[in-house]
This record gives sequence, structure tokens and C-alpha cells, in this order.
Amino acid sequence: MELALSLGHTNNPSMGFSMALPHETRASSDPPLQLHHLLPSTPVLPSPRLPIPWLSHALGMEEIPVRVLDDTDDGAAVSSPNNSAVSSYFCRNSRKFCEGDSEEDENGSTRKKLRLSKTQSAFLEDSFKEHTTLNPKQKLVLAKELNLRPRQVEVWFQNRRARTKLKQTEVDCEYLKRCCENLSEENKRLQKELQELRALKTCEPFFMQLPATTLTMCPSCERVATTTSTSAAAASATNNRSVSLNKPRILSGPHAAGPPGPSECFF
DNA sequence: ACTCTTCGCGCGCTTACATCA
DNA sequence: TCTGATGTAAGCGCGCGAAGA
Repeated sequence: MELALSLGHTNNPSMGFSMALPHETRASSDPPLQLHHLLPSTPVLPSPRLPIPWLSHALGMEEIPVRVLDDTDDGAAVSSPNNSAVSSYFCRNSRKFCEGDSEEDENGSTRKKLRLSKTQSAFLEDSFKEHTTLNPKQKLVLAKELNLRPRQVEVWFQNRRARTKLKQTEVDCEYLKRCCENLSEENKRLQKELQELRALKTCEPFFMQLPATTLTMCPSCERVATTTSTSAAAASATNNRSVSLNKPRILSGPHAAGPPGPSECFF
């Protein structure tokens, strides 16, 4: 089947799968900051650009040809007994159908929860790939096109955003987990190396008599500098081995050596 | 200019139903 | 046929921003 839908241009060109952060400015054109923006090579959920139903016609500019979906199109099962994308839904609290279609079926029993047909879902999915949010007019047009209530379209988009966010969170967690594992491995390796160096140091007391040369690494710029006593400077300069026996010291804070301010590299 | 109220919307959390293995 | 897991439509409450009084 084909669907002809005319809607305005997107109000959310950034789209993609960047999830809206809570209470962010929704009209902002800047995509919200994501973990994958901060971390290298974080897998990001695909955002394929597929043919989309958001066509070029401006909203309300012309008659929108609407074809009522019928679920025989793809054989998709809508569990509603009348097998249509009905404009009714089940109110949990009142135990009846609400808003426009509150009747019960012939048996007097309430109808089951509506499930969208595959066609409807696919259409909504395509729309979502173009817009993760809908403006009221787009919602109405989509609802009309799919023979759903606007509320259903709205709920579908809300749930779809939630699912996307959940998946992205899972991806991010997986990535962080791998990062953690890698860092643990690196930590183990460095600890082992340190032990070896210490063992070597105790085996060669001669070098203990040499003035200590400390390698100090700036955690900010990651440059390494040697800080030695004045008398030892010459000796250490000519004795690379003594330098190698000293473990680079990671400062606890940015340029923790003191005098230089945090914005100014000590090195 | 500021405050308050109302409205619409999105989100998180949750429930309940449909489907499947 | 029954059952537990999973997916998802939908309800509810809350917070936020915009608009108007």
C-alpha cells in the first residue's frame, strides 16, 4: 500500500538519535550532548535516512489525501476484535473504553488493548526517523493518516523516544564497561611493572646512592618533566638508568606542584 | 516589571495486555 | 495448555516553559 502524507518541514533538523535531556530547551537546534560525543568510537545507534512520510507540502497548504489504513494490508494482527485501528482505548481505572468509543463488545466484555498494525508501526517509525518529536499539526495529520487518535500518535512517539533512550543508555553502559575493563588491565600491568622496578631497585643498591630524579607528569597536558636537586641534575642527565628507576609521579591535581595557577601549565 | 495561574508538552515510572518460546 | 519473559500501548504525576491576566 502507499501512503500519501503531506506535512510541513521538520522543526527538528538535528533529529538523529540524540535523546532530549530532561527539561532541555526543546526548540533548541543544538543536539543534546551525548556520551558518544565525549568518548571516542562510542557506538551510536544507527540513524538511517529512509524514505520518509514528511513530504514537501506545507502544512495546511493543500488537501491531504488520506487513505484509511486497513490491517489486511500486511496481515498484521491488531488484537482489537473489530480488527481496525480503532479510535478507542481501554481506561484502566474506569475499566472501560474511553474517549469517543466507550462501548463494550457484544459479549458485554471489554475489548482488549489495541496494538498497532505493522503498517502503522512502520509508518510511525519512518516518521520518527525524520522527527523524534511532533508539533501539534504533524500529530494531527499523522493521526488522520493512520486512522488513530492524536493521543495515540503522541503516546507512540513518547514511548519510542523512551525506547531509543534506553537503548542508547545500554550502548553507553556497555562502552563504559569495556573502558573500565581496559583500565583495570592497564592498572594491573602498571602495578606489575612497578613491582618489577622496585625489585630491581633493591637488587641494585648502588643506584640508591644516586640523587633521586623524579619524573613529574602534568595530568592536564600530560607532559613529563624532571625535577631534580641541583647537585643531582648533572648526574641524572648522564645517567639515564637512574631516571628510569623512578616512577613517574602523577600529581593529584592539575599542576599540584603549587605555584602555577590551575590555568597555567607548570611545565 | 513582576507575580501568579493556566495550559501544553515531554519525561520517568508504572501497569496491564499481547505475544512468543 | 500453561507459564514466564518480553515488548509495548497507555495512565499518572511531575516539572518546565510560554502566554495571558
